[in-house]
Amino acid sequence: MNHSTTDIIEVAIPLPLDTTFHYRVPEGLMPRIAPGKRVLVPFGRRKVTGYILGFATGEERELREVADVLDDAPLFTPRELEIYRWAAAYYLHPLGEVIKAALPAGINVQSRRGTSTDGDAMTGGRRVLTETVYHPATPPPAVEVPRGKASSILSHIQQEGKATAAELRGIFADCAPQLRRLRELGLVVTEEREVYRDPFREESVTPDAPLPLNPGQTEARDRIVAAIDTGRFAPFLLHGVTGSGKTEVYLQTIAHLLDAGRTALVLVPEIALTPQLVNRFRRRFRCGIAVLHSGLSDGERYDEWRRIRRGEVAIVIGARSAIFAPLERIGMIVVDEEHESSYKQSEGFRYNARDLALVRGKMEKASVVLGSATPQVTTWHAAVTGKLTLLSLPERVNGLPVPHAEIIDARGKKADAILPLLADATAANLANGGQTLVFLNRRGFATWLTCEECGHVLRCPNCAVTLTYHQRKNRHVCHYCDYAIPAPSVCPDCGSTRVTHLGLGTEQVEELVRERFPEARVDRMDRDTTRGRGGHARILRKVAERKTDILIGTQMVAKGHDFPGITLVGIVSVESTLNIPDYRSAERTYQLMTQLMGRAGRGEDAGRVIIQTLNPDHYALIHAGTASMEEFYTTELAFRQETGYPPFVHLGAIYLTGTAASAVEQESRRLAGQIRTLRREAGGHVEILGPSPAPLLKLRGRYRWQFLLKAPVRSALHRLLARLRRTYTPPSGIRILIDVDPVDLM
DNA sequence: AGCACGCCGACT
DNA sequence: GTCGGCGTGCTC
Repeated sequence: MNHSTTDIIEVAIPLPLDTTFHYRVPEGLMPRIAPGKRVLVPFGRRKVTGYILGFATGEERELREVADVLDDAPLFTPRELEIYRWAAAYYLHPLGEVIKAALPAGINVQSRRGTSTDGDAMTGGRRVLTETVYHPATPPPAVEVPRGKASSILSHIQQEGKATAAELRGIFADCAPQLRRLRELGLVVTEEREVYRDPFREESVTPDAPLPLNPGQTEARDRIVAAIDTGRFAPFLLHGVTGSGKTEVYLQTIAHLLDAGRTALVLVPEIALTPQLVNRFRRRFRCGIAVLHSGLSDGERYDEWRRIRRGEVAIVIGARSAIFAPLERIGMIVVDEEHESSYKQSEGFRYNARDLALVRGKMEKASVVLGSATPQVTTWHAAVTGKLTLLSLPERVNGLPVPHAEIIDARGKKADAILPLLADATAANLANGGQTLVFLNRRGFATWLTCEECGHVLRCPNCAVTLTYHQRKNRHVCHYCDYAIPAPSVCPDCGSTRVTHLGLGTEQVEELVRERFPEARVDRMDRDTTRGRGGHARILRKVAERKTDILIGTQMVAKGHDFPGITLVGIVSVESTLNIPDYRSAERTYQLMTQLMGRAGRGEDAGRVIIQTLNPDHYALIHAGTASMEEFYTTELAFRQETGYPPFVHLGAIYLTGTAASAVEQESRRLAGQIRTLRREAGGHVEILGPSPAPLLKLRGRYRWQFLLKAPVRSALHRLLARLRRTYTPPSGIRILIDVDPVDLM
């Protein structure tokens, strides 16, 4: 027995402060103190919520006292604190804010200055919902039973043994007065029971059984199962083309680990994808399943979180923040579609759930399965160098081959949105009763200027992105920095007068398609047409019911949804993805093309894919088009090695932001000096790529100056960034953001 | 992040 | 003479 704990606790506070704080615990609160609970503590003139990290000793200074303990039970375990600490140190973010981000939203209380805090603050956070359950009194008191409705209600309760207020309301409609009467007479007794808001409770599902596996799936399942049985950390890349049955591998692996008394955490990139997947899990498993994503209300999310905390679920499915789910005995973490950029949080606490999955998996001695048809280039590299075990699912479960794409050279062609080959294919497909998917990556009417003679594309001199034509102003505008020039009539590069607008938006293409195929039923799916609840579902349902012949869409048609009747995919333009000045633009293009090709021919034939492009020789298109996956990764890795980009170097980003352009620019010079000094101290192994791609970007009304740092080893770069965080304080009005692990460099 | 302290311009 | 601008400094 150890009674040597002190009355001093260490507390993390969710404010942008890099230190933790110490408080004295008054004797009366001492029994309630435990690491993982929240406390209300005086902080300057106000009171704030803090998180108890543990006990501390030997503090010289006079300490202030804890005002209250806000929880009856700890919110996080020592093991969870370990991952919070790791994330705080790695992402250079205050521990208190990391903990706040890891816990369900809205449980924190803060008071203004002064001492009074209302009752809500004391109980801490979201309301726990309860329902009233009525039981018959045993033995029944010797009173006269009321007649009429009250009598029928009483006999119902006696018959059932118990009934909730909601059930009784369902049968007897308004029955509150009768129930009150019965209770007053002592004929029924009541009990308050906690209920969870369950977003899926109402839907019933029909159970299913494990599907037969093909040899690839069997091997993948067996190797993951074997790894789980060793009880050690084991990371995998599960590489499988669209339709190769990755989900079935997850399901059967999870079935195994549930039998062994362990649990599973499944991360998915998009909220829109969760219902489908959750239903598949609910059909298969009878254990508790919790769902965590940003589409839930704070109350629902809090309830799901409490079910996990109490050990009532064995499977958690959720978006990136679910990596912090309070699940214990984790046997496997799945990161589905691991290449998706939505795993990266790019505001506030900038973490990457895909990377944290590997860290948490290591801490929990779990298997981590990164699943993707088009993994990140860095992930692929990790797999081929043996840091991850590569598991491949080469075949589609329906046995159909992945189609090859026909690439059409659009250079020098009439500035026609849809070239004859694609138009003819569409007409033929329409005549055969097939559905056609027309993809282009630009909404609205926006276009850009290109020269038909030399292929020159009008770009922003600062940002290198293509300028967008705004018809009303007759100017070309940069969407990043607001640079604008009047529309030129000759090519600024070669002087040719054959300049033309290319890169039509979805709206224009829709118009063109309707003109060209007046008999076809045409629909459009982009951010404009899917706005609001159910927008997605409405369009997808029409496609599934074959009420749409031609679907025109952006990015979002490439992700996740099954379009079983699509037999032709026409890619009208890939240029906007290819032209993004980011070292990952080839990777992104390859991923997008591959996903789109996976959309074709899931029905009765293998389908046809046509890509029309100004870059017919680009390796990302050629390798995607011929499904030579390994060749793409090999080519891309060679290119990365040559140009010095990840995985061969590590990157970090530092952003200065402010509302005044001149102040940001001026401060960037001081910061550049500071970085150079730190770089010398660090031994010069960190290269400053300088502001890239643009010196000064304007984003949502704020100016941003961006430095990109490059280093051959991560530790040198991380050391520099950590020192910068400690030593550099920006002047007022300017904020500094450090991204240890930048994914989006734009 | 708040919230205070602190030192300079237009008002009862 | 004060009210209030936001610069800078601190919070166990």
